[in-house]
Amino acid sequence: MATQAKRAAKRRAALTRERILRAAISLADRDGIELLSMRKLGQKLGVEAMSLYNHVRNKVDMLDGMVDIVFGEIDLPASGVDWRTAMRTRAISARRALLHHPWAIGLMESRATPGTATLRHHDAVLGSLRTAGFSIDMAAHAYSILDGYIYGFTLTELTLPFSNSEGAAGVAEIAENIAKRFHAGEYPHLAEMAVDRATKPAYNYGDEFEYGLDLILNGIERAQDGRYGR
Amino acid sequence: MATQAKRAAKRRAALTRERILRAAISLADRDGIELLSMRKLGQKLGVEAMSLYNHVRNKVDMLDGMVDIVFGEIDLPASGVDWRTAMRTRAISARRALLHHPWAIGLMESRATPGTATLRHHDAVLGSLRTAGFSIDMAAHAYSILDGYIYGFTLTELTLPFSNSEGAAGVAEIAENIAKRFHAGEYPHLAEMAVDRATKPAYNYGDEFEYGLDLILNGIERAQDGRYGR
DNA sequence: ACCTGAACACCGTTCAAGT
DNA sequence: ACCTGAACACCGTTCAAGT
Repeated sequence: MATQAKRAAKRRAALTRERILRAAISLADRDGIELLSMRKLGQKLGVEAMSLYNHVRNKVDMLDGMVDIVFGEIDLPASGVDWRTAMRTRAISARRALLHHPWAIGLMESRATPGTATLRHHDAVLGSLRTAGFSIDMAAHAYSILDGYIYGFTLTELTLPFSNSEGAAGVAEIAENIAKRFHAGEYPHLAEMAVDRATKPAYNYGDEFEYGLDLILNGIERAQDGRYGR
Repeated sequence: MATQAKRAAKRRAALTRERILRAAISLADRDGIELLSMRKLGQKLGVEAMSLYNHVRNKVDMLDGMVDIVFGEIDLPASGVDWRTAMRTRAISARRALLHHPWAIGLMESRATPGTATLRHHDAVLGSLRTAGFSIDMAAHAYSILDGYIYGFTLTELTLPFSNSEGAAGVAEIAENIAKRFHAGEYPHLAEMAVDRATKPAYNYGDEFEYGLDLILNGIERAQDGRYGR
């Protein structure tokens, strides 16, 4: 037992699936998912790449695990609160998690083998809607619309030129470059939008998110109240 | 000129940027974007991988070009038609293009250097809304919501277990597998949803798309009419 | 049980050399 | 002007060998 402890101390820290996933996430957060390699990850953990395969089936399995951790970071819809508040809070929490882990956006809904946090999350969302009296069909509708919006909006937010949080100077610069490319009004409406954004330095894309979110929640509420249609 | 023609005939067909992009798209459609390599693409075109670099700056530039072609396949909003019809038609056309080119979804909004078809498309959408009397802010809201929904919904549609168009048997099988994983009601609402989907063999996710789309269009229309809020 | 070195079958891209 | 062969610096993963 003494020699065993000594040997354990010699290694920096025991390699575990959990430790590997955490390190992989922080590497992906910093450098992007396309720069995450098993070799670089091993290096960061002070170990050969091949050691990782003792704790992780392969890279896909590792990505599954990473995504499940991100799902775990999204607040579950609180029970005992009306569905609209629950959905609104969850949506904002999901967007925050995705902004922290941009590499995850395209991966969240594309896992062949979802983890336990993922399943728990989906179950809780459906549960919140069903408990509030939504039919199965209506719960499916609402979930589709909300998640579609959350993932799509955040993806766009992270990548669209005049939406990044690069500060006013950055936005203005980008808008100027875009404007230059529009030789003599070839894209007049894009140019107009770019100029408008450039002149509003404090433009906050988060407000845009909540505007759309509330619009969608209003629509769902109206449909749920049987006032669907116009 | 005779020898030149002979030499040209010897090669299968002149390598052009256009031909490269078309071949790359069909390869990505068939095998997925992660299996698209410059070497395989060269092979398909009967040429060494390195020849591609005479017509394409690098792989990122090639992806830019591929995405621009997909944008070109989306119907522009017709002019002379009310904005709601124009947006609805465009959304359905965009979804169809994305279903044909699933690899494109995560790439459409993330190009640092958008191509001409991309710019033309964005300009036409904004133009349709502005012409209909939308303020710049409201046009930005509407575009954010719609595109967020289109990309997010289609991403989910392509990857969620109980949404694929694998036929009834496939859906039932998947639902059964999911149900098995829920040891004794650990995820009751997910199980309920899976069973419900399995018993509706003709479940069509496209209907779900249009339901959400109309809900969003209703919301935008109401906001535009100054009847926003509840 | 866990870690490793060598190996295999791949990548994207550069560059000098060919025609 | 366009294509190529060889090379460089990488990948994920397997496997036998070590402890």
